[in-house]
Amino acid sequence: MTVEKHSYHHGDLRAALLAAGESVLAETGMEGFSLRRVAREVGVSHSAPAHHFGDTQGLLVALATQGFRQFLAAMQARQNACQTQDAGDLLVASGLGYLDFTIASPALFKLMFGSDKMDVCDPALEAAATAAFDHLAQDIARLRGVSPYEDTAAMADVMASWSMVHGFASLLLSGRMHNVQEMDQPAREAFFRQVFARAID
Amino acid sequence: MTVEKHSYHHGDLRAALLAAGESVLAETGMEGFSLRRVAREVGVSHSAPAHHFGDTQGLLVALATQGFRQFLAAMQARQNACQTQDAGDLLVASGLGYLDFTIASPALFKLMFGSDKMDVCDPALEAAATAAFDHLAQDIARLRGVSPYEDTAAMADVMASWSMVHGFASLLLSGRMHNVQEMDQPAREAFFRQVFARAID
DNA sequence: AATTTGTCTTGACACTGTCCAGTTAAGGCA
DNA sequence: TGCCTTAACTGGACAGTGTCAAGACAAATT
Repeated sequence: MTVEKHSYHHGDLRAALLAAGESVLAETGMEGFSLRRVAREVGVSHSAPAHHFGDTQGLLVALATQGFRQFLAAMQARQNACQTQDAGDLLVASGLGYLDFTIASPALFKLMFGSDKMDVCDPALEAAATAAFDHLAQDIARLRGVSPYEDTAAMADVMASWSMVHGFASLLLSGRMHNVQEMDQPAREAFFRQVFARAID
Repeated sequence: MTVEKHSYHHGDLRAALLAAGESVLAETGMEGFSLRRVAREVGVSHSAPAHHFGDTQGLLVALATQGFRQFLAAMQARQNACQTQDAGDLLVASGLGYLDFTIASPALFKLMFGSDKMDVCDPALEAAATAAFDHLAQDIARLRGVSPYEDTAAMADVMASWSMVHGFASLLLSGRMHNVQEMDQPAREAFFRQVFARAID
């Protein structure tokens, strides 16, 4: 895993730190995350990351930004796997993609939405998050035939479906939805469809 | 604020630590929270808390437990302020109480639902969380005329309304619902009603 | 070939959580 | 009353953390 040959200059340290950061986050959660640890993982001095990300928050913001892109990709992947072009089905597919990402990368999800140490105003982060939001807004636009940005009722639909998936996913992660946690993947998916349907009709 | 007279034995250190912990959490969020700081706030040695709470997680779990009780109280308070006895109105009142608590104690809310460093299996925490959940289940039981524990459709209603409020509240805190954040309290409340209504009908 | 620039290292500081051995006071028991 | 067991709290130590400053190194530029 770790490379043995060390030239003084790493070559692509920034990318390596991002990758290591993501894997540390995935393996140990925010609990075991530290700048020094990520540096160690890459085989580099403890304050090398500072040059690329400033401080811990800088690295976390970069990870969250990456996360939002994966997040969007997960929703698109589910839609691409969709047979029909029915607007309702496509929206549900987005919801399932939302859930996929949450379950696959719980720590990243918490970082993106739950963390205190997150500069919400970072432009790159903002852009990635907005792109994900816009995807959902488009789903609603297709369903309602109006842009949510021009129709308040459609915007309420966006907020409703977003809140619904997000709440479902968050509660699942928080460990407070015991009955759903016990389900296997297909059962959970069916139950989610049943719940999510309430958000839009 | 801080008491100057120190007898060796504090008297009610446990309660004092809980109070200080809550205020630190409210003022600085999870960011500025530390066992030593809470101890300092109370004017006590840095390792005094250990005797009452074991470790940091112990104090946090106790705070979250307290939080769930306040959380339930917030929902009940909104219901008590309710004029009608209409089941639908009472459910909405619970939702508004949910939001009240979230906005009043954002850090505590994040701790209760979002934190990694939380022993989800702690019996007292479990009990307090379940009590809050049961409150919502009762709202649905009143609305549907069936106990959600005996009717899967009603249980789906519970999950739907819970997910909806929770998602709405979480997204609001995460700073990613710009348009809603800009609203003043009555406008936000009206918009929430509009969104929340979709969860149940 | 010399110098500038960006990359990385090393060492330091203040802070954290947790452990451990000690000190102090309170409450039961004679 | 006096003793003594036990709970409450202290103080110091240790490893680990984030951040800062000064320096070492190599690549790019001139």
